[in-house]
Amino acid sequence: MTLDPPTGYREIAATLRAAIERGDYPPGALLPSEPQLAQRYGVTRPVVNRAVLMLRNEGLVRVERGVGTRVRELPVLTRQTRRRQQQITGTGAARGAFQAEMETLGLTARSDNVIAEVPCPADAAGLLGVEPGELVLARQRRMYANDIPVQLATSYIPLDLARGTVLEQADTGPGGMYARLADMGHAPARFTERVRVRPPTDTERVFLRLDADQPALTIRRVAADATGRVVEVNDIALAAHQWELADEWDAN
Amino acid sequence: MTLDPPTGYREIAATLRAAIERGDYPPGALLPSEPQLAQRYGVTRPVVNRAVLMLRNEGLVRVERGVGTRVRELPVLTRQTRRRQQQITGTGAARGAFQAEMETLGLTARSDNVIAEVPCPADAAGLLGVEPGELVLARQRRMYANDIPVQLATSYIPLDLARGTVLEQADTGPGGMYARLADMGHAPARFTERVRVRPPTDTERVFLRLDADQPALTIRRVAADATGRVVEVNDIALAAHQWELADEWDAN
DNA sequence: TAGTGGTCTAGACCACTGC
DNA sequence: CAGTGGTCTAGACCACTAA
Repeated sequence: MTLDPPTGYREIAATLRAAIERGDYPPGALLPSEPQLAQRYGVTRPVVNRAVLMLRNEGLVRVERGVGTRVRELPVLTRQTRRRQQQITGTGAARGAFQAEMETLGLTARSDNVIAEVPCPADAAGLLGVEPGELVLARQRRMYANDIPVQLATSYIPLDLARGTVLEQADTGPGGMYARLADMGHAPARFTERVRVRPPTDTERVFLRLDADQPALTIRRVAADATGRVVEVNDIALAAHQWELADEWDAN
Repeated sequence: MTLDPPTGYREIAATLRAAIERGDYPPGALLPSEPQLAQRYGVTRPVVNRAVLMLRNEGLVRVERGVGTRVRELPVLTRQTRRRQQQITGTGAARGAFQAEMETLGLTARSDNVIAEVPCPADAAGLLGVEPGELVLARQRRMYANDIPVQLATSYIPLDLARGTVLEQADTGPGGMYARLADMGHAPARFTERVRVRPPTDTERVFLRLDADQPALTIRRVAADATGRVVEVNDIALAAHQWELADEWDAN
Protein backbone atom coordinates (compact mmCIF):
# COMPACT_ATOMS: atom_id res chain seq x y z
CA MET A 1 0.00 0.00 0.00
CA THR A 2 1.43 3.33 -1.02
CA LEU A 3 0.07 6.69 0.00
CA ASP A 4 2.58 8.65 -2.03
CA PRO A 5 1.27 10.36 -5.14
CA PRO A 6 1.60 8.07 -8.18
CA THR A 7 4.87 8.46 -10.04
CA GLY A 8 5.47 7.40 -13.59
CA TYR A 9 2.93 6.77 -16.28
CA ARG A 10 2.27 3.20 -15.13
CA GLU A 11 1.31 4.26 -11.64
CA ILE A 12 -0.81 7.07 -13.01
CA ALA A 13 -2.54 4.59 -15.27
CA ALA A 14 -3.09 2.23 -12.34
CA THR A 15 -4.54 5.08 -10.28
CA LEU A 16 -6.95 6.05 -13.03
CA ARG A 17 -7.87 2.41 -13.64
CA ALA A 18 -8.69 1.94 -9.99
CA ALA A 19 -10.74 5.14 -9.94
CA ILE A 20 -12.76 3.98 -12.93
CA GLU A 21 -13.35 0.52 -11.48
CA ARG A 22 -14.33 2.09 -8.18
CA GLY A 23 -16.96 4.09 -10.04
CA ASP A 24 -15.46 7.55 -9.61
CA TYR A 25 -15.84 7.90 -13.35
CA PRO A 26 -18.93 5.94 -14.32
CA PRO A 27 -19.54 4.57 -17.83
CA GLY A 28 -19.88 7.42 -20.30
CA ALA A 29 -18.26 10.01 -18.02
CA LEU A 30 -15.35 12.16 -19.12
CA LEU A 31 -12.00 11.87 -17.42
CA PRO A 32 -10.34 15.12 -16.36
CA SER A 33 -8.49 16.65 -19.28
CA GLU A 34 -4.86 15.75 -19.82
CA PRO A 35 -3.60 19.20 -18.73
CA GLN A 36 -5.64 18.86 -15.53
CA LEU A 37 -4.29 15.38 -14.84
CA ALA A 38 -0.77 16.58 -15.58
CA GLN A 39 -1.09 19.27 -12.96
CA ARG A 40 -2.72 16.92 -10.46
CA TYR A 41 0.10 14.41 -10.68
CA GLY A 42 2.89 16.91 -11.16
CA VAL A 43 4.03 15.66 -14.54
CA THR A 44 3.97 16.96 -18.09
CA ARG A 45 1.18 16.21 -20.49
CA PRO A 46 3.04 13.62 -22.59
CA VAL A 47 3.35 11.52 -19.43
CA VAL A 48 -0.37 11.69 -18.81
CA ASN A 49 -1.00 10.95 -22.46
CA ARG A 50 1.12 7.83 -22.16
CA ALA A 51 -0.85 6.73 -19.09
CA VAL A 52 -4.16 7.26 -20.85
CA LEU A 53 -2.80 5.31 -23.81
CA MET A 54 -2.56 2.23 -21.60
CA LEU A 55 -6.22 2.54 -20.64
CA ARG A 56 -7.17 3.03 -24.27
CA ASN A 57 -5.31 -0.07 -25.35
CA GLU A 58 -7.19 -2.01 -22.69
CA GLY A 59 -10.47 -0.66 -24.02
CA LEU A 60 -11.27 0.93 -20.68
CA VAL A 61 -11.62 4.42 -22.15
CA ARG A 62 -12.13 5.90 -25.59
CA VAL A 63 -11.11 9.31 -26.87
CA GLU A 64 -13.57 11.61 -28.60
CA ARG A 65 -11.49 14.11 -30.47
CA GLY A 66 -12.02 17.68 -29.40
CA VAL A 67 -14.21 16.51 -26.53
CA GLY A 68 -12.25 14.41 -24.10
CA THR A 69 -11.62 10.88 -22.88
CA ARG A 70 -14.71 8.90 -22.02
CA VAL A 71 -15.17 5.76 -19.94
CA ARG A 72 -16.38 2.73 -21.92
CA GLU A 73 -20.11 2.34 -21.79
CA LEU A 74 -20.99 -1.24 -22.74
CA PRO A 75 -20.56 -4.30 -20.53
CA VAL A 76 -18.62 -7.28 -21.83
CA LEU A 77 -20.62 -9.21 -24.40
CA THR A 78 -20.66 -12.99 -24.77
CA ARG A 79 -20.56 -14.94 -27.99
CA GLN A 80 -21.39 -18.62 -27.90
CA THR A 81 -19.43 -20.63 -30.45
CA ARG A 82 -21.33 -21.19 -33.63
CA ARG A 83 -21.46 -24.86 -32.77
CA ARG A 84 -23.36 -24.00 -29.59
CA GLN A 85 -25.58 -21.52 -31.40
CA GLN A 86 -26.67 -24.33 -33.69
CA GLN A 87 -27.35 -26.69 -30.82
CA ILE A 88 -29.45 -24.08 -29.08
CA THR A 89 -31.36 -22.44 -31.90
CA GLY A 90 -31.11 -24.79 -34.85
CA THR A 91 -29.11 -24.27 -38.04
CA GLY A 92 -28.46 -20.84 -39.39
CA ALA A 93 -29.93 -18.73 -36.64
CA ALA A 94 -26.95 -16.47 -36.03
CA ARG A 95 -29.19 -13.44 -36.25
CA GLY A 96 -31.35 -14.74 -33.46
CA ALA A 97 -28.34 -15.62 -31.33
CA PHE A 98 -27.04 -12.06 -31.43
CA GLN A 99 -30.47 -10.63 -30.70
CA ALA A 100 -31.02 -13.01 -27.81
CA GLU A 101 -27.65 -12.34 -26.20
CA MET A 102 -28.09 -8.58 -26.35
CA GLU A 103 -31.58 -8.83 -24.89
CA THR A 104 -30.25 -10.91 -22.03
CA LEU A 105 -27.97 -8.02 -21.17
CA GLY A 106 -30.76 -5.49 -21.50
CA LEU A 107 -29.28 -4.01 -24.66
CA THR A 108 -30.94 -3.10 -27.92
CA ALA A 109 -29.63 -5.12 -30.85
CA ARG A 110 -29.60 -3.80 -34.40
CA SER A 111 -27.84 -4.85 -37.57
CA ASP A 112 -27.66 -3.95 -41.23
CA ASN A 113 -26.29 -5.60 -44.33
CA VAL A 114 -24.09 -4.60 -47.23
CA ILE A 115 -24.08 -7.04 -50.13
CA ALA A 116 -21.73 -6.72 -53.07
CA GLU A 117 -19.57 -8.62 -55.50
CA VAL A 118 -15.97 -7.95 -54.52
CA PRO A 119 -12.52 -9.27 -55.46
CA CYS A 120 -11.79 -12.29 -53.28
CA PRO A 121 -9.34 -11.52 -50.45
CA ALA A 122 -6.03 -13.25 -51.06
CA ASP A 123 -6.16 -15.36 -47.92
CA ALA A 124 -9.64 -16.68 -48.72
CA ALA A 125 -9.09 -17.45 -52.40
CA GLY A 126 -7.31 -20.73 -51.85
CA LEU A 127 -10.04 -21.95 -49.54
CA LEU A 128 -12.85 -20.96 -51.88
CA GLY A 129 -11.09 -22.41 -54.90
CA VAL A 130 -10.99 -19.16 -56.87
CA GLU A 131 -8.18 -17.03 -58.22
CA PRO A 132 -7.04 -14.17 -55.98
CA GLY A 133 -8.91 -11.08 -57.12
CA GLU A 134 -11.68 -13.10 -58.80
CA LEU A 135 -15.12 -11.79 -57.92
CA VAL A 136 -17.03 -13.43 -55.09
CA LEU A 137 -20.22 -12.47 -53.28
CA ALA A 138 -19.58 -10.61 -50.05
CA ARG A 139 -22.36 -10.38 -47.49
CA GLN A 140 -21.29 -8.00 -44.74
CA ARG A 141 -23.34 -7.76 -41.59
CA ARG A 142 -22.74 -4.89 -39.18
CA MET A 143 -24.06 -5.34 -35.68
CA TYR A 144 -24.78 -2.75 -33.00
CA ALA A 145 -25.69 -2.86 -29.32
CA ASN A 146 -27.44 0.28 -28.09
CA ASP A 147 -26.40 1.74 -31.46
CA ILE A 148 -22.73 1.17 -30.64
CA PRO A 149 -20.97 -0.93 -33.31
CA VAL A 150 -19.79 -4.19 -31.76
CA GLN A 151 -19.35 -6.78 -34.50
CA LEU A 152 -18.51 -6.93 -38.20
CA ALA A 153 -19.06 -10.21 -40.06
CA THR A 154 -18.30 -10.72 -43.73
CA SER A 155 -19.29 -13.86 -45.62
CA TYR A 156 -17.60 -14.74 -48.90
CA ILE A 157 -19.44 -17.12 -51.23
CA PRO A 158 -18.29 -18.32 -54.67
CA LEU A 159 -20.24 -16.58 -57.42
CA ASP A 160 -21.18 -19.79 -59.21
CA LEU A 161 -23.20 -20.69 -56.14
CA ALA A 162 -24.55 -17.25 -55.33
CA ARG A 163 -25.23 -15.44 -58.58
CA GLY A 164 -28.91 -15.13 -59.42
CA THR A 165 -29.99 -16.66 -56.12
CA VAL A 166 -31.60 -15.26 -53.02
CA LEU A 167 -28.11 -15.19 -51.49
CA GLU A 168 -27.72 -11.86 -53.28
CA GLN A 169 -30.70 -10.48 -51.40
CA ALA A 170 -30.60 -8.90 -47.96
CA ASP A 171 -33.23 -11.29 -46.64
CA THR A 172 -32.35 -14.91 -47.29
CA GLY A 173 -35.57 -16.25 -45.84
CA PRO A 174 -36.31 -18.82 -43.13
CA GLY A 175 -33.22 -20.69 -41.92
CA GLY A 176 -30.99 -18.07 -43.51
CA MET A 177 -28.09 -18.54 -45.85
CA TYR A 178 -27.25 -22.07 -44.79
CA ALA A 179 -30.79 -23.26 -45.49
CA ARG A 180 -30.56 -21.77 -49.01
CA LEU A 181 -27.21 -23.47 -49.59
CA ALA A 182 -28.88 -26.71 -48.48
CA ASP A 183 -31.73 -26.10 -50.96
CA MET A 184 -29.09 -25.88 -53.67
CA GLY A 185 -27.51 -29.19 -52.68
CA HIS A 186 -24.59 -27.62 -50.86
CA ALA A 187 -25.68 -27.98 -47.25
CA PRO A 188 -22.77 -27.11 -44.94
CA ALA A 189 -21.57 -30.34 -43.39
CA ARG A 190 -18.31 -29.43 -41.71
CA PHE A 191 -17.26 -26.21 -39.98
CA THR A 192 -13.92 -24.94 -38.78
CA GLU A 193 -13.38 -21.82 -36.70
CA ARG A 194 -10.06 -20.13 -36.01
CA VAL A 195 -9.70 -17.36 -33.46
CA ARG A 196 -6.91 -14.80 -33.70
CA VAL A 197 -5.97 -11.56 -31.96
CA ARG A 198 -4.27 -9.05 -34.23
CA PRO A 199 -4.18 -5.33 -35.08
CA PRO A 200 -7.39 -4.28 -36.79
CA THR A 201 -7.58 -3.60 -40.50
CA ASP A 202 -8.54 -0.04 -41.41
CA THR A 203 -12.12 -1.14 -42.06
CA GLU A 204 -12.35 -2.90 -38.72
CA ARG A 205 -10.65 -0.06 -36.86
CA VAL A 206 -13.06 2.56 -38.21
CA PHE A 207 -16.23 0.51 -37.78
CA LEU A 208 -15.39 -0.85 -34.33
CA ARG A 209 -13.99 2.54 -33.23
CA LEU A 210 -10.66 1.04 -32.26
CA ASP A 211 -7.33 2.77 -31.78
CA ALA A 212 -4.46 1.58 -33.92
CA ASP A 213 -2.93 -0.13 -30.87
CA GLN A 214 -6.10 -1.89 -29.77
CA PRO A 215 -6.35 -5.52 -30.80
CA ALA A 216 -9.19 -7.02 -32.79
CA LEU A 217 -10.50 -10.45 -31.89
CA THR A 218 -11.16 -12.24 -35.15
CA ILE A 219 -12.87 -15.48 -36.03
CA ARG A 220 -12.64 -17.14 -39.42
CA ARG A 221 -15.30 -19.75 -39.99
CA VAL A 222 -15.06 -22.03 -42.99
CA ALA A 223 -18.07 -24.08 -44.06
CA ALA A 224 -17.68 -27.07 -46.38
CA ASP A 225 -20.40 -29.19 -47.96
CA ALA A 226 -20.54 -32.99 -47.88
CA THR A 227 -18.08 -33.25 -50.78
CA GLY A 228 -15.56 -31.13 -48.90
CA ARG A 229 -16.07 -28.12 -51.12
CA VAL A 230 -15.82 -24.83 -49.23
CA VAL A 231 -19.08 -22.97 -49.75
CA GLU A 232 -18.53 -20.05 -47.37
CA VAL A 233 -15.72 -18.22 -45.62
CA ASN A 234 -16.94 -15.96 -42.84
CA ASP A 235 -14.62 -13.39 -41.29
CA ILE A 236 -15.86 -12.00 -37.98
CA ALA A 237 -14.21 -9.05 -36.25
CA LEU A 238 -14.84 -7.97 -32.67
CA ALA A 239 -13.25 -5.40 -30.38
CA ALA A 240 -11.12 -7.67 -28.23
CA HIS A 241 -11.86 -5.86 -24.97
CA GLN A 242 -15.58 -5.99 -25.60
CA TRP A 243 -16.23 -9.72 -26.00
CA GLU A 244 -15.95 -13.05 -24.33
CA LEU A 245 -16.17 -16.29 -26.33
CA ALA A 246 -18.00 -19.12 -24.65
CA ASP A 247 -18.22 -22.84 -25.32
CA GLU A 248 -19.81 -25.67 -23.39
CA TRP A 249 -19.95 -29.42 -23.93
CA ASP A 250 -20.46 -32.78 -22.29
CA ALA A 251 -17.60 -35.18 -21.64
CA ASN A 252 -17.55 -37.95 -24.29
CA MET B 1 2.22 4.59 -53.18
CA THR B 2 4.48 7.10 -51.52
CA LEU B 3 8.18 7.43 -52.12
CA ASP B 4 8.64 10.15 -49.53
CA PRO B 5 10.43 9.20 -46.34
CA PRO B 6 7.98 8.04 -43.68
CA THR B 7 6.65 10.81 -41.48
CA GLY B 8 5.11 10.31 -38.11
CA TYR B 9 5.44 7.34 -35.82
CA ARG B 10 2.68 5.43 -37.57
CA GLU B 11 4.39 5.57 -40.93
CA ILE B 12 7.69 4.68 -39.36
CA ALA B 13 6.02 1.72 -37.68
CA ALA B 14 4.47 0.68 -40.99
CA THR B 15 7.85 0.94 -42.72
CA LEU B 16 9.52 -1.22 -40.08
CA ARG B 17 6.64 -3.70 -40.13
CA ALA B 18 6.94 -4.04 -43.89
CA ALA B 19 10.71 -4.50 -43.65
CA ILE B 20 10.28 -7.27 -41.07
CA GLU B 21 7.60 -9.05 -43.09
CA ARG B 22 9.77 -8.74 -46.18
CA GLY B 23 12.55 -10.51 -44.30
CA ASP B 24 14.99 -7.60 -44.05
CA TYR B 25 15.09 -8.38 -40.35
CA PRO B 26 14.63 -12.13 -40.00
CA PRO B 27 13.34 -13.79 -36.82
CA GLY B 28 15.79 -13.25 -33.98
CA ALA B 29 17.60 -10.35 -35.65
CA LEU B 30 18.11 -7.02 -33.95
CA LEU B 31 16.53 -3.89 -35.38
CA PRO B 32 18.79 -0.85 -35.72
CA SER B 33 19.04 0.99 -32.43
CA GLU B 34 16.58 3.75 -31.69
CA PRO B 35 19.17 6.52 -32.10
CA GLN B 36 20.09 5.06 -35.49
CA LEU B 37 16.46 4.87 -36.58
CA ALA B 38 15.88 8.41 -35.33
CA GLN B 39 18.68 9.69 -37.50
CA ARG B 40 17.56 7.63 -40.50
CA TYR B 41 14.03 9.02 -40.38
CA GLY B 42 14.98 12.52 -39.25
CA VAL B 43 13.02 12.46 -36.02
CA THR B 44 13.86 12.41 -32.34
CA ARG B 45 14.20 9.23 -30.38
CA PRO B 46 10.87 9.40 -28.53
CA VAL B 47 9.17 9.27 -31.92
CA VAL B 48 11.05 6.12 -32.89
CA ASN B 49 10.32 4.69 -29.47
CA ARG B 50 6.61 5.28 -30.05
CA ALA B 51 6.80 3.54 -33.44
CA VAL B 52 8.58 0.54 -31.94
CA LEU B 53 5.95 0.46 -29.22
CA MET B 54 3.32 -0.31 -31.85
CA LEU B 55 5.32 -3.28 -33.09
CA ARG B 56 5.83 -4.47 -29.52
CA ASN B 57 2.13 -4.32 -28.79
CA GLU B 58 1.52 -6.42 -31.89
CA GLY B 59 4.05 -8.96 -30.68
CA LEU B 60 6.15 -8.45 -33.80
CA VAL B 61 9.27 -7.51 -31.83
CA ARG B 62 10.48 -7.86 -28.28
CA VAL B 63 12.93 -5.67 -26.39
CA GLU B 64 15.90 -7.13 -24.56
CA ARG B 65 17.02 -4.52 -22.12
CA GLY B 66 20.53 -3.30 -22.65
CA VAL B 67 20.74 -5.28 -25.88
CA GLY B 68 18.22 -4.07 -28.42
CA THR B 69 14.94 -4.82 -30.12
CA ARG B 70 14.64 -8.29 -31.59
CA VAL B 71 12.26 -9.74 -34.16
CA ARG B 72 9.92 -12.40 -32.77
CA GLU B 73 11.22 -15.90 -33.32
CA LEU B 74 8.35 -18.36 -32.99
CA PRO B 75 5.64 -18.98 -35.59
CA VAL B 76 1.99 -18.74 -34.59
CA LEU B 77 0.94 -21.75 -32.53
CA THR B 78 -2.44 -23.47 -32.73
CA ARG B 79 -4.51 -24.73 -29.84
CA GLN B 80 -7.43 -27.04 -30.54
CA THR B 81 -10.32 -26.53 -28.17
CA ARG B 82 -10.26 -28.95 -25.31
CA ARG B 83 -13.40 -30.50 -26.70
CA ARG B 84 -11.48 -31.36 -29.86
CA GLN B 85 -8.46 -32.55 -27.92
CA GLN B 86 -10.69 -35.07 -26.18
CA GLN B 87 -12.21 -36.24 -29.43
CA ILE B 88 -8.80 -36.74 -30.96
CA THR B 89 -6.77 -38.15 -28.10
CA GLY B 90 -9.25 -39.37 -25.51
CA THR B 91 -9.95 -37.86 -22.11
CA GLY B 92 -7.30 -35.98 -20.22
CA ALA B 93 -4.50 -35.95 -22.77
CA ALA B 94 -3.77 -32.24 -22.76
CA ARG B 95 -0.09 -32.98 -22.31
CA GLY B 96 -0.05 -35.03 -25.47
CA ALA B 97 -1.97 -32.39 -27.39
CA PHE B 98 0.61 -29.72 -26.62
CA GLN B 99 3.48 -32.05 -27.45
CA ALA B 100 1.89 -33.13 -30.72
CA GLU B 101 1.11 -29.61 -31.88
CA MET B 102 4.63 -28.39 -31.21
CA GLU B 103 6.11 -31.38 -33.01
CA THR B 104 3.92 -30.66 -36.02
CA LEU B 105 5.55 -27.25 -36.20
CA GLY B 106 9.01 -28.69 -35.79
CA LEU B 107 9.41 -27.23 -32.32
CA THR B 108 10.65 -28.82 -29.13
CA ALA B 109 8.00 -28.97 -26.42
CA ARG B 110 8.85 -28.90 -22.74
CA SER B 111 6.85 -28.27 -19.59
CA ASP B 112 7.23 -28.27 -15.85
CA ASN B 113 4.87 -28.21 -12.91
CA VAL B 114 4.49 -26.25 -9.71
CA ILE B 115 2.06 -27.73 -7.20
CA ALA B 116 1.02 -25.95 -4.04
CA GLU B 117 -1.85 -25.21 -1.72
CA VAL B 118 -2.79 -21.58 -2.25
CA PRO B 119 -5.59 -19.22 -1.21
CA CYS B 120 -8.40 -19.55 -3.72
CA PRO B 121 -8.56 -16.61 -6.17
CA ALA B 122 -11.64 -14.51 -5.51
CA ASP B 123 -13.18 -15.07 -8.93
CA ALA B 124 -12.85 -18.85 -8.66
CA ALA B 125 -14.12 -19.24 -5.09
CA GLY B 126 -17.78 -18.99 -5.98
CA LEU B 127 -17.43 -21.61 -8.68
CA LEU B 128 -15.51 -24.04 -6.47
CA GLY B 129 -17.86 -23.52 -3.56
CA VAL B 130 -15.19 -22.36 -1.13
CA GLU B 131 -14.67 -19.12 0.77
CA PRO B 132 -12.43 -16.54 -0.88
CA GLY B 133 -8.96 -17.04 0.52
CA GLU B 134 -9.67 -20.62 1.60
CA LEU B 135 -6.89 -22.97 0.60
CA VAL B 136 -7.24 -24.97 -2.61
CA LEU B 137 -4.80 -27.11 -4.53
CA ALA B 138 -3.13 -25.26 -7.40
CA ARG B 139 -1.46 -27.25 -10.15
CA GLN B 140 0.43 -24.88 -12.38
CA ARG B 141 1.84 -26.11 -15.66
CA ARG B 142 4.34 -23.98 -17.56
CA MET B 143 4.88 -24.82 -21.18
CA TYR B 144 7.73 -23.96 -23.51
CA ALA B 145 8.39 -24.26 -27.22
CA ASN B 146 12.07 -24.26 -28.13
CA ASP B 147 12.60 -23.21 -24.49
CA ILE B 148 10.52 -20.08 -25.04
CA PRO B 149 7.63 -19.81 -22.55
CA VAL B 150 4.34 -19.96 -24.45
CA GLN B 151 1.60 -21.09 -22.09
CA LEU B 152 0.75 -20.96 -18.41
CA ALA B 153 -2.09 -23.14 -17.12
CA THR B 154 -3.21 -23.22 -13.50
CA SER B 155 -5.76 -25.74 -12.20
CA TYR B 156 -7.58 -25.11 -8.94
CA ILE B 157 -9.08 -28.14 -7.17
CA PRO B 158 -10.97 -28.15 -3.85
CA LEU B 159 -8.81 -29.54 -1.07
CA ASP B 160 -11.42 -32.03 0.12
CA LEU B 161 -11.03 -33.75 -3.22
CA ALA B 162 -7.28 -33.35 -3.65
CA ARG B 163 -5.68 -33.67 -0.23
CA GLY B 164 -3.82 -36.88 0.27
CA THR B 165 -4.40 -38.05 -3.28
CA VAL B 166 -2.14 -38.40 -6.29
CA LEU B 167 -3.51 -35.04 -7.45
CA GLU B 168 -0.89 -33.54 -5.16
CA GLN B 169 1.86 -35.32 -7.09
CA ALA B 170 3.53 -34.01 -10.23
CA ASP B 171 2.68 -37.17 -12.15
CA THR B 172 -1.00 -38.03 -11.94
CA GLY B 173 -0.60 -41.27 -13.89
CA PRO B 174 -2.35 -42.62 -16.99
CA GLY B 175 -5.28 -40.53 -18.15
CA GLY B 176 -4.09 -37.64 -16.02
CA MET B 177 -6.00 -35.62 -13.51
CA TYR B 178 -9.42 -36.24 -15.00
CA ALA B 179 -8.97 -39.99 -14.81
CA ARG B 180 -8.06 -39.68 -11.11
CA LEU B 181 -11.12 -37.53 -10.46
CA ALA B 182 -13.15 -40.25 -12.18
CA ASP B 183 -11.56 -42.89 -9.92
CA MET B 184 -12.80 -40.86 -6.97
CA GLY B 185 -16.35 -40.74 -8.29
CA HIS B 186 -16.11 -37.20 -9.56
CA ALA B 187 -15.61 -37.77 -13.27
CA PRO B 188 -15.91 -34.46 -15.14
CA ALA B 189 -19.17 -34.56 -17.05
CA ARG B 190 -19.67 -31.02 -18.28
CA PHE B 191 -17.13 -28.43 -19.40
CA THR B 192 -17.38 -24.74 -20.10
CA GLU B 193 -14.66 -22.59 -21.62
CA ARG B 194 -14.59 -18.81 -21.74
CA VAL B 195 -12.05 -16.92 -23.81
CA ARG B 196 -11.05 -13.36 -22.92
CA VAL B 197 -8.42 -10.87 -24.06
CA ARG B 198 -7.16 -8.60 -21.28
CA PRO B 199 -3.97 -7.06 -19.89
CA PRO B 200 -1.77 -9.74 -18.35
CA THR B 201 -1.41 -10.16 -14.61
CA ASP B 202 2.11 -9.60 -13.29
CA THR B 203 2.68 -13.35 -13.14
CA GLU B 204 1.52 -13.83 -16.71
CA ARG B 205 3.44 -10.82 -17.95
CA VAL B 206 6.72 -12.02 -16.48
CA PHE B 207 6.38 -15.65 -17.49
CA LEU B 208 5.12 -15.00 -21.01
CA ARG B 209 7.59 -12.12 -21.47
CA LEU B 210 4.85 -9.66 -22.33
CA ASP B 211 4.95 -5.88 -22.21
CA ALA B 212 2.39 -4.17 -20.01
CA ASP B 213 0.49 -3.07 -23.13
CA GLN B 214 0.45 -6.50 -24.78
CA PRO B 215 -2.78 -8.42 -24.34
CA ALA B 216 -3.01 -11.90 -22.88
CA LEU B 217 -5.40 -14.43 -24.39
CA THR B 218 -6.99 -16.26 -21.50
CA ILE B 219 -9.19 -19.32 -21.28
CA ARG B 220 -11.07 -20.33 -18.17
CA ARG B 221 -12.27 -23.90 -18.25
CA VAL B 222 -14.69 -25.12 -15.60
CA ALA B 223 -15.24 -28.85 -15.14
CA ALA B 224 -18.28 -30.13 -13.26
CA ASP B 225 -19.10 -33.70 -12.27
CA ALA B 226 -22.42 -35.45 -12.93
CA THR B 227 -24.00 -33.84 -9.88
CA GLY B 228 -23.09 -30.38 -11.16
CA ARG B 229 -20.37 -29.86 -8.59
CA VAL B 230 -17.38 -27.94 -9.94
CA VAL B 231 -14.33 -30.12 -9.47
CA GLU B 232 -11.76 -28.01 -11.32
CA VAL B 233 -11.23 -24.46 -12.51
CA ASN B 234 -8.42 -24.16 -15.04
CA ASP B 235 -7.03 -20.75 -15.97
CA ILE B 236 -4.94 -20.76 -19.13
CA ALA B 237 -2.90 -17.76 -20.24
CA LEU B 238 -1.31 -17.32 -23.67
CA ALA B 239 0.46 -14.46 -25.38
CA ALA B 240 -2.31 -13.21 -27.65
CA HIS B 241 -0.06 -12.59 -30.65
CA GLN B 242 1.44 -16.04 -30.38
CA TRP B 243 -1.62 -18.30 -30.62
CA GLU B 244 -4.56 -19.26 -32.73
CA LEU B 245 -7.52 -21.13 -31.25
CA ALA B 246 -9.08 -23.75 -33.51
CA ASP B 247 -12.34 -25.65 -33.41
CA GLU B 248 -13.97 -28.00 -35.87
CA TRP B 249 -17.31 -29.83 -35.92
CA ASP B 250 -19.89 -31.50 -38.09
CA ALA B 251 -23.25 -29.93 -38.79
CA ASN B 252 -25.89 -31.61 -36.56
C1' DT C 1 32.92 1.60 -20.43
C1' DA C 2 29.95 2.28 -24.37
C1' DG C 3 25.63 1.17 -26.12
C1' DT C 4 20.84 -0.16 -25.38
C1' DG C 5 16.03 1.09 -24.36
C1' DG C 6 12.83 3.45 -20.35
C1' DT C 7 11.29 7.52 -19.16
C1' DC C 8 10.83 12.30 -18.29
C1' DT C 9 10.88 17.74 -18.87
C1' DA C 10 9.27 21.91 -20.97
C1' DG C 11 7.89 23.44 -24.20
C1' DA C 12 5.38 23.73 -29.16
C1' DC C 13 2.02 23.50 -33.18
C1' DC C 14 -1.79 21.08 -35.08
C1' DA C 15 -6.85 19.38 -36.09
C1' DC C 16 -10.96 18.88 -34.13
C1' DT C 17 -15.14 20.02 -31.16
C1' DG C 18 -18.79 22.75 -29.05
C1' DC C 19 -20.24 27.20 -27.91
C1' DC D 1 -13.33 31.18 -29.69
C1' DA D 2 -11.33 28.21 -25.91
C1' DG D 3 -10.63 23.57 -24.82
C1' DT D 4 -9.61 18.87 -26.24
C1' DG D 5 -6.25 15.30 -27.49
C1' DG D 6 -2.32 14.11 -31.39
C1' DT D 7 2.10 14.67 -32.05
C1' DC D 8 6.62 16.47 -32.20
C1' DT D 9 11.36 18.76 -30.74
C1' DA D 10 15.61 18.77 -28.15
C1' DG D 11 17.28 17.69 -24.92
C1' DA D 12 18.17 14.77 -20.22
C1' DC D 13 19.06 11.06 -16.65
C1' DC D 14 18.45 6.33 -15.53
C1' DA D 15 19.07 0.94 -15.34
C1' DC D 16 20.64 -2.58 -17.75
C1' DT D 17 23.92 -5.45 -20.82
C1' DA D 18 28.14 -6.92 -22.96
C1' DA D 19 32.93 -6.47 -23.38
